[in-house]
Amino acid sequence: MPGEQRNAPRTRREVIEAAARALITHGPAVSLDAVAKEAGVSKGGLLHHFRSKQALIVGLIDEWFEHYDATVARLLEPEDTPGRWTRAHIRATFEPAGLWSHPSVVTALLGVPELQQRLDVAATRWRQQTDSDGLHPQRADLISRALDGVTLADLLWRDQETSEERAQTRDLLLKLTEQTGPVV
Amino acid sequence: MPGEQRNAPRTRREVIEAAARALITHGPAVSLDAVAKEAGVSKGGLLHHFRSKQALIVGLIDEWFEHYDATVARLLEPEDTPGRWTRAHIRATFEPAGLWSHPSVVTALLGVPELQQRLDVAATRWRQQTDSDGLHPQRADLISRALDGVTLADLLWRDQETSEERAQTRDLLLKLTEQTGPVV
DNA sequence: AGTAACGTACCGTCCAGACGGTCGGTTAGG
DNA sequence: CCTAACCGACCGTCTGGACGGTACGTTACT
Repeated sequence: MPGEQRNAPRTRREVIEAAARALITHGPAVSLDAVAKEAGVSKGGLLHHFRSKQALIVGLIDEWFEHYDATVARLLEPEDTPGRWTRAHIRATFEPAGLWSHPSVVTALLGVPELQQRLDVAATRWRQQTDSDGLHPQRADLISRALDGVTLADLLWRDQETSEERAQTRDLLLKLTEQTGPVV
Repeated sequence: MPGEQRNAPRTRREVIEAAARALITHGPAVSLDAVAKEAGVSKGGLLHHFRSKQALIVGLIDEWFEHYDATVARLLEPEDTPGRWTRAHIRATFEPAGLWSHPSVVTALLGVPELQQRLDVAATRWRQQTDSDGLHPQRADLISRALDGVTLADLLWRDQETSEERAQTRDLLLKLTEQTGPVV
């Protein structure tokens, strides 16, 4: 069975996903033991791929950013109209949340210093995408903040909101990208 | 010296503030020892006021909500005009951040299960305040999300934003409360 | 008023257990 | 046969919190 054979990148990915699952079930302070068990690998094997617990969490962070950027790219409209980057970010934010956007996972990520640097890099990239997007800066800023708020609400008030309310918020934000002047 | 004498509520408050300071300096996983030292109390004394580490964090959470609500009340306009509750929340969100809104502190709070319940209660209260505030629901929702986003940005991108940009965002949100129809 | 009795605030020590990480060994692949 | 993937036992450290004790404040009774 070829899938069972040794395969470093595959094992790496499986460990990362197992870490996310273990974080959700065991809380933000999971032991490496629990993660290893969840991944079907020994603790030594886990530490072969990630030299420390921090390294493992950083792996999770990188995976998360990769996934988000891929989602934005996938949702980008082909025609080059004003606000297309912003709209892609809006759609990406409202995509069904994966394993990553769970409170326990986020808590674990927050505990690691490297997060700040990755966030800065990502923020700069995202800002570049939306800055030359043809929207009024004030408008772009309002939408960005609202998107951050949606993300936070997903974390803090899960399932407090119906899918209709969600869709309404998304449509409002999308509509806001169809005008280019100042909001007020 | 009367201030030095035994005084349970005073000690309790001092321990809570010390916990916040210790969280900031020692990170989200401070030991009770460190908190006790910071508060100028023995570990045994600390555990007399808070029966467990969780109980201490819950104390922090309650203090935080109390403080926020007091701030909103302080910033409430006397005249009963449409959008006054929303404006108070906007001003409260943009108040200079205290000890509480530090990443390490928030990370610690996120780790405790009781947070969810307190958040639900607070969210309901805040929703009641803004629901009968005379603004169009869509408008109120947009502003709420943007405020959440500002809070998140404070945590993740501290000092990435100039005070002018901050003020502009605040003024935009305040202006949005001065119309009562739908946004688009 | 004096004091005994009692409850509460606070102290300092101790320990069981958990956890991160190391290391020598073993197996598979090229 | 050599390197990389992987195992599993082991160790040193740290921490939460239990516990037995002390000192202070307050009430009750004389």
